[in-house]
Amino acid sequence: MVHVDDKRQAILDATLRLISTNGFHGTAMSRVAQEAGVSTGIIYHYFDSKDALMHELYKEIKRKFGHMINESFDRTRPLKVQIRQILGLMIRYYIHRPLESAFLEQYTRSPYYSFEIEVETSQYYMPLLEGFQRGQQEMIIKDFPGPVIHTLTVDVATSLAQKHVAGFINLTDELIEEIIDACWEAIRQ
Amino acid sequence: MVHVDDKRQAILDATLRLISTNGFHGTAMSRVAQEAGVSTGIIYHYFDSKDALMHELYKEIKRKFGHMINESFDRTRPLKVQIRQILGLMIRYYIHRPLESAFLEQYTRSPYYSFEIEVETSQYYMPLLEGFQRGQQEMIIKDFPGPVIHTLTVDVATSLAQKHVAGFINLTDELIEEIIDACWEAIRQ
Amino acid sequence: MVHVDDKRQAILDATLRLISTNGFHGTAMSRVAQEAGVSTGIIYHYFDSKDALMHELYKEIKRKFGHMINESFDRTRPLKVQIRQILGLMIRYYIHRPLESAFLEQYTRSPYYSFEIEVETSQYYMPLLEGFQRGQQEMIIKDFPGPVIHTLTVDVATSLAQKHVAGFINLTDELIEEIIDACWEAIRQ
Amino acid sequence: MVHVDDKRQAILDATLRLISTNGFHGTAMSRVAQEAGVSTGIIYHYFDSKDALMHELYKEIKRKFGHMINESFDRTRPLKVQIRQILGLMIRYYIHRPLESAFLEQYTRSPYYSFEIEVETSQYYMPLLEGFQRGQQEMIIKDFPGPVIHTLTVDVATSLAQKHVAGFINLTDELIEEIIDACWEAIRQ
DNA sequence: CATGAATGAGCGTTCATTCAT
DNA sequence: TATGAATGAACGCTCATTCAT
Repeated sequence: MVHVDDKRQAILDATLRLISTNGFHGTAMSRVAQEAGVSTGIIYHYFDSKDALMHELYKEIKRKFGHMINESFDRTRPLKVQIRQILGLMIRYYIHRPLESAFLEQYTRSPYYSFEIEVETSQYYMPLLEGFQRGQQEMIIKDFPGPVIHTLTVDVATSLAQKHVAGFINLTDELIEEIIDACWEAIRQ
Repeated sequence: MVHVDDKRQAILDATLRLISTNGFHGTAMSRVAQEAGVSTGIIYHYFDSKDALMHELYKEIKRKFGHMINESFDRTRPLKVQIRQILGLMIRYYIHRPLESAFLEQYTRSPYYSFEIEVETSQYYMPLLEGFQRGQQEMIIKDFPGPVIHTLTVDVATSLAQKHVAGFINLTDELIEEIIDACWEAIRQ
Repeated sequence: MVHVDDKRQAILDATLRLISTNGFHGTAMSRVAQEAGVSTGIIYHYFDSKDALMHELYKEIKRKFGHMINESFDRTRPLKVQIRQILGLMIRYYIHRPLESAFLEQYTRSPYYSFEIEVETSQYYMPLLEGFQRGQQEMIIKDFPGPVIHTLTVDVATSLAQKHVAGFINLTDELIEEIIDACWEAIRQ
Repeated sequence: MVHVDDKRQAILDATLRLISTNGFHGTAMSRVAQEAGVSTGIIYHYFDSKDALMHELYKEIKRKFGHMINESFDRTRPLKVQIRQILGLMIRYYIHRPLESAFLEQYTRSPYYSFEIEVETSQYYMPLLEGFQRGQQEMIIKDFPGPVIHTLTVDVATSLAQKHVAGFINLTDELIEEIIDACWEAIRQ
């Protein structure tokens, strides 16, 4: 069983590595197999199709991200501090995970992405969403629809992480702090 | 000559329509030809390859966007007003051009996108970049690297336009004004 | 031993069910295993290959058919009556066994089928063949080569059974009797 | 245009040759292309899919057969003579076209075959069907449903042609005449 | 300039068969 | 005996690109 999960994980890892560099179209299943050190056929034992593999990978990344957020919450601090903390965690999380970041950027802008998949994965980072909602109830942050808040925070974080990785910018700790400030200013009331 | 440009433009238009719906991978050159009402072969008279066609389309969209920005600048107004104006123009521009918006989202997140292409196209919206730079010199907006400013403004605009088009949000005039405020708060000093 | 034969039989039964519906190509070994409630691997304990499985199934069906014929012979009746009896038995046998009938139709028309396999299986319905031969010796039926007689009787029976099963015709008892007459007229001297 | 049809025909011819020897499953599209002296891709320019290619081939064969029947009818002769003529024409036609015969045997017994395709192709040999119908109206041949008549004549003819080609029997002119007699006895009233 | 038939490498996927357990 | 994960060759099919016309 351990071995089984190992192989499944190896496929997901290989996919992540290849997609982030070559994109969906540029990543053949045979290359995934090669990179994962398995045969082509076995991928279809763990995943129904290439599409399903992509969906699973997306969910996996979202799940891990949500888990990190969930673990890092310091619920004893004031909400404002919490939200600023989250912003920082997000940006740093994705900066340190350039592959995940590149994948998300592509996936969420591709025809793969759908409302259904988003609803399904949103459970993974409920605490984050709830944090924003409580912020809105307490009139600390603006009364924007969820997707707008998402764009001004999560999307900004992944985008910047990508640009950092691609060498467009160099996100120093200092700069990150300033970006957190900027995001906070954008959404705070 | 006019006829030639017509055909070239028809190909670009057809590509835009198809890509925004089906993505790069989902858009065959033969489909582009069909949609444009031309033969497959002639596409290769106007464009070197599928990749080149994509690059040209990207440049075309950027050029038009830059032209619009350039035209809309009211240089007699204070810089702060100008910048807020630009933010509004951008968001509205992309909301009214869902196809272009969808294309940009995909293109700039794909392996097609490169530093070189960005440098090449940046000339088209120099006034926009110069506006930001002057804002930074006059210490009106934050001293962020260009790509960070870009993320907090242009990328936010295209992303929101996409979500609006996809039905995730409904960008009313009122909400757009509030988003302009938010972006301004993010970058202002 | 009983258990072993059970499993072997379960595999043959599952194969028959699947082939008659989906054809050779449409029937994967893994589906056979699933349908039979066994593992994929064990099939290769009982049968050398997919081809061998098909051959065995063919032989099995022929053997059972031959056994039925053998049992049903009323050797006290005149030969003419016997032969007409056989014709009726055959047609009714296959009508009531649409799966076997469908399999035979496909198998005997496919590249699987060979002279060798026919020689090997002909032993199973020797009484039938001998009945025809005696009929020829007694100049009751025509002096056709075996395969011609076979076509005019057995093949006609399986074909009609198939068409009945597929809904092309409705073989009532009355119609069956008339078809027996027809076949008899074809081969009788 | 001539060249186009040449290529289409070359593909159909190659398919016929390969299918009759190797069966549907044993005939890869790449082999068809090779045998026809064309590239793999071009097959899909003329036919939608492998299935479509098979259907077209079936229709082609039926059309030619129907054409031959149509040409050979001597409508001045008595119906009985006509029908016996037809039986002979059929058997001889298929004996001299072992490839077509082998293909038909496989096709009509495979999952490809459907009621719809039969209805569609039956137009090609209407004179044959009408001949049988008139025979029934004039009470010359038995009042069997169409498919039964078909089994006792057309199917018998293709089956025997196949057995002749496969070497199971040797259909001499004399034997063919006797088989025509047999078929006639089967269906005559 | 323009066509669209033609190419063939490469894709996603399947499946008969094997073998470590 | 029995399992089912694993293999990898082979399949049907697509499509960017070329080129004779």
